[in-house]
Order: sequence, then structure tokens, then C-alpha cells
Amino acid sequence: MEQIDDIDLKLLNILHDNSKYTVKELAKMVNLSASPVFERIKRLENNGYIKKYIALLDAEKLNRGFIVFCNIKLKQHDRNIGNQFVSDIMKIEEIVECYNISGDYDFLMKVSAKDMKHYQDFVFNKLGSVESIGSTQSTFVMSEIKNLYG
Amino acid sequence: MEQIDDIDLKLLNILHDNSKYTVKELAKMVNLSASPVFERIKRLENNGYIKKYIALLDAEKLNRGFIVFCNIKLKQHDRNIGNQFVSDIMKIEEIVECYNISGDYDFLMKVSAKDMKHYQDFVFNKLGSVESIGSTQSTFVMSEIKNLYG
DNA sequence: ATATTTGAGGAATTTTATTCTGATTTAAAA
DNA sequence: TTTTAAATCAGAATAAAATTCCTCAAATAT
Repeated sequence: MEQIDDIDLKLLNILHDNSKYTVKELAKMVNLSASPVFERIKRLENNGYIKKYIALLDAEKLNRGFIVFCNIKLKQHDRNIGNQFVSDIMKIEEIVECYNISGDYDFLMKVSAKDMKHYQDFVFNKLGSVESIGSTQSTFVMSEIKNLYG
Repeated sequence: MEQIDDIDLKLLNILHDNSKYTVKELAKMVNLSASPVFERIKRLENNGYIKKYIALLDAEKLNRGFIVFCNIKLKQHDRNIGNQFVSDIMKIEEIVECYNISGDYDFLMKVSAKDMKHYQDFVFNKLGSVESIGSTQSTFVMSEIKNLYG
């Protein structure tokens, strides 16, 4: 595995916050010319340090500003139930993140809905039809304080 | 507030997953020529539907693959304590997300560390010096199942 | 001390973004 | 239904950026 230096790290941090800088602009920020910066970025992409480039959208404008963290317990803890659960939640668009966790619950999901009404509908109709789920517990987000990806 | 149509929505969904497509490629995907697609994207940016463009990095490679959800209770619930807490957590790099939530705890934070040792150091030395915190409860991520941003 | 490798700078080239023009469609008004 | 105005489109032209290529200097190994 190749090593990265301080300049690579600086480029990664800049691009993580804003990937629209031109190579020329980045070059100025790290005190190099365009071509080495271009090559460094390509190397970071090819070596997997940069996974992808995405656009961040305004959840509120797209009617997805109501955020809920939903804890899940499975009915049983065998492999089939677990695989079925994973397969089911992958298809549900309101679930934007899902983690297998330690503690009282098995999974923690971040759910993105338009409002409480939409969330209620999501719990009844979408989660309600996932057979593997034993119980759920919802924690509502009142405000977002910090988000390095938002 | 301007309305967006199905083509705008399709562009947003594509760019949310991969912002590196060229305008020409996007044009082919939505059956338009380059110029209207270019104009649509500029309009979506200017109207705030697209907030920013970022690079997603590999947490594991950057020694940040150990994820913990950390629940926080404040000592007291007055405005000064709350503001102090927000101001403090903003400066701590391991905290990548933080939400004010309903329920037993006041805040839910997503923490990104190298490993358990690093997390322990984070809890003792960084959270430990945040005066406003009353108690914490850690939930460890064993595996990431789904992440539309990752 | 010399050869080899690595990484830099700058020019040249290719590709892409961006602008502009005119045609067509759509929506509203008469 | 016809007319008018406003959007929206396609395609060409231009500007800017990405990408490649070559040469050179510095660091490292022989």
C-alpha cells in the first residue's frame, strides 16, 4: 500500500469539503503547479483514497427534511432473518443509512421523510411489511448541529 | 419558489450518486442536448437544490473506520450550557455529525475514530474536557449495511 | 561519484464547460 | 381558434479546463 504525504492529505481535506475547485486553484493552495496536483489526485482516486464524487442536495427542498433515527430489533438472530432484513431495507428509499450495532438493538437506521405524517406512513406501511423486524424505537431529530457531509 | 420537473429530479438523483458525469453524458441520459442540461444544473445550483459537490473518502484508509454513535446528556438545560456544548463539539474533529434529539438523551453524535483505543482516548480527553456534558452512552457500529452517502 | 528513480514545471493537446443564436414549443391572452 | 409572449431546445462557436507529454532537477540507491 502506497503512502500519502502531507500534500495529499491537504488535497483530500479540500476535496472532501468542495470538489469543484479546478486543478489550477488546488495547485495554488498547495504551492505546486497543475500537473503534479493532477497526478496526485488521479493517484488518490486509483488507490481508493477518493471513493467517488457526489452532489449534496437540499433535503428540505426535496421534501426530505424530517430526520429520524430508528432502532430495530430482529425477531430472531439467525442468518436467514438477518439476510432478509438487509435485503428488504436496501429497497426502502426513506432509509438513507443503516448500521449493525452493539447494545440493546440490532440495527440503527437514519430515516429521511417529508414530515411526521410521511414518517408514520413509512413505519406502518414500509417497516410494517418487513417480516424480520421484531420491534422499533424512534428518536426524532429536532435540529442538526453538525454534519461534515452536509 | 421555482418548480422542478421530472428531468430536474432525474439529474439530481444522478448527480447525488456521481457528480463526475460530463454534461454531454447527462444529456444523453435524459434525452436532451448539452445546453439545456447545463442550464438546468446551473439553475438547480442557484436555487439551492444542489448545495455543494464533495469527494467521498475511504474512512478505513484514512484511519477513521471505527464508527461509534455517542448519546449525550447535558448537565443542565439552559441556553448557556447548550451554546457552550455546541461550540465545543464543533472543534472536535472526530465528531462528524451531531443532532439535537428527542428522548432520554439530548444529543446524538456520530464519531469516527481509528480504533477502540483512539475512541477511548477521544472519550477521556476530548469529551472529558467538555464541561457541559453530564453523561454519555456509546453504541458501537459493527458493520455498515447501507449508506446513500458512502 | 555516478546511475536511477521520482516528482516537478511548462508547453501542447484534447476534452469539457460555457455562451450565443435561431428555431420550436408551450402557455396565455385575445 | 388565433395570436403573442415566454420558455426551452438544438447546434455551432468560444473559452476554459483537464490531460498528456517532454524535459529537468532533486533525491536515493549503487
